[in-house]
Amino acid sequence: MAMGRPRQFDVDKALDQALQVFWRKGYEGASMADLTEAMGITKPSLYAAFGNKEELFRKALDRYVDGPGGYVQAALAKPTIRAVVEHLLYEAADAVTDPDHPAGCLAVQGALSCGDAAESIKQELMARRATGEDDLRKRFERAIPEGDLPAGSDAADLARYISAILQGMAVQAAGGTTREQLRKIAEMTLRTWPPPVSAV
Amino acid sequence: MAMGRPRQFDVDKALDQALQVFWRKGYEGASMADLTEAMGITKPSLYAAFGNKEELFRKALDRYVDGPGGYVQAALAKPTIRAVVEHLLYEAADAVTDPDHPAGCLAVQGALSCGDAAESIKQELMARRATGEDDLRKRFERAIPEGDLPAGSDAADLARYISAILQGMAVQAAGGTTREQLRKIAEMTLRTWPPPVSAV
DNA sequence: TCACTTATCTAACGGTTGGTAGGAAACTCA
DNA sequence: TGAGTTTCCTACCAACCGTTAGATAAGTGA
Repeated sequence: MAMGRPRQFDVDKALDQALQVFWRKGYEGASMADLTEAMGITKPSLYAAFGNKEELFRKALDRYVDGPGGYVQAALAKPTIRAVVEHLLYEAADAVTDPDHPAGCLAVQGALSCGDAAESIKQELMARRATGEDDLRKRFERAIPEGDLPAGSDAADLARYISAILQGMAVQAAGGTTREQLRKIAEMTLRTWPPPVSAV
Repeated sequence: MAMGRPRQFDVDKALDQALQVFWRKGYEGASMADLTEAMGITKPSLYAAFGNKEELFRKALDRYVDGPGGYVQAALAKPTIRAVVEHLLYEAADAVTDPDHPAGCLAVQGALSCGDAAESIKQELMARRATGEDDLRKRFERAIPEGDLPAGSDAADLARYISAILQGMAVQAAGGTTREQLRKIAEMTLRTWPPPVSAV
């Protein structure tokens, strides 16, 4: 097997560099010149290995979800709802302020609003955020009959509430808010979790 | 006075159109062609009237803060902290889902992350968000000796908490969350407001 | 060694970006 | 009417955008 000239760079390492650039500059703001420079390869090599800019972003996004964004899936596997929400909030506070990565969350700041050319990437990120929220909703839904959330809780509302706080923390981090400050937001959220079921 | 050929377009109306485009596509994603088309003027007219793209954005941003974003300052003037927070949350839910405007908040999605050319715009938006948060902090600070917030409350923490939720709602709106759904987030936040002072 | 395959590079592609020169048009004032 | 002032539009600029053609280099299998 393995015919032809062997690749002279590590695809995964290059992808990690691309991820860093997309994370910091967003899909639109990251130029091919930025990307190739960070990845240490030339443009034809990039196109041969990754397709085009859009495919490269999607691959970097997959890597993000499995790597720095992996805490979301990990949190969902916790045994109790309190543990799920606790991990979600605290791990998010850490993840969006990790000094080894750009501040914030790729799924939020990758293409929150953009020109026509990036529209499909924006849609992809919207879909990913929606999926994460839906996973959380399902986890909450399962907890209600188990008695792990108050009877009468609306799983979808609670999932949106937590998602909004996580996304707000990401925006805060992009604005320079520190890890300690974000942890206090997590703490305040947990101090009143779950919000009491509406009397209506 | 008023010498020379009179301007054939309404500067404020043109600025409103520019605002719409920036709001929907972000600073980077909005091209001069997008802008001139929406504003109904040619490029030289735009440059003569507004300077350049960056100045145009700043003027559109001012108009945003005084117009669709005016609810923030209005909320701060409410007599009690509960009224301040109530108005902030509910007016935000309405503002970021106003059918007459793009979904979301210009101060969040105008340039959350971007390329080098837009860096100063990103900084400007960060500063604006920080200022809004600081205004809220001051309002909270004033309320503590008045007994309108529990003794021992940390005004800065509370301001960050509310700001994060508002920004999270903006991201949610950009993702298609409806007004009714956002109002439930506001409701849940208020049901547990203010979060009890930490026992630490 | 020679054919085949794949990766590498330089150099360029057409299109779009933000921004302008230069002249015609439309107004005020004398 | 004519000088002065400002806006208008057409056409253009250099620089950059994402993308690729085409030649060369480096490996495998026979």
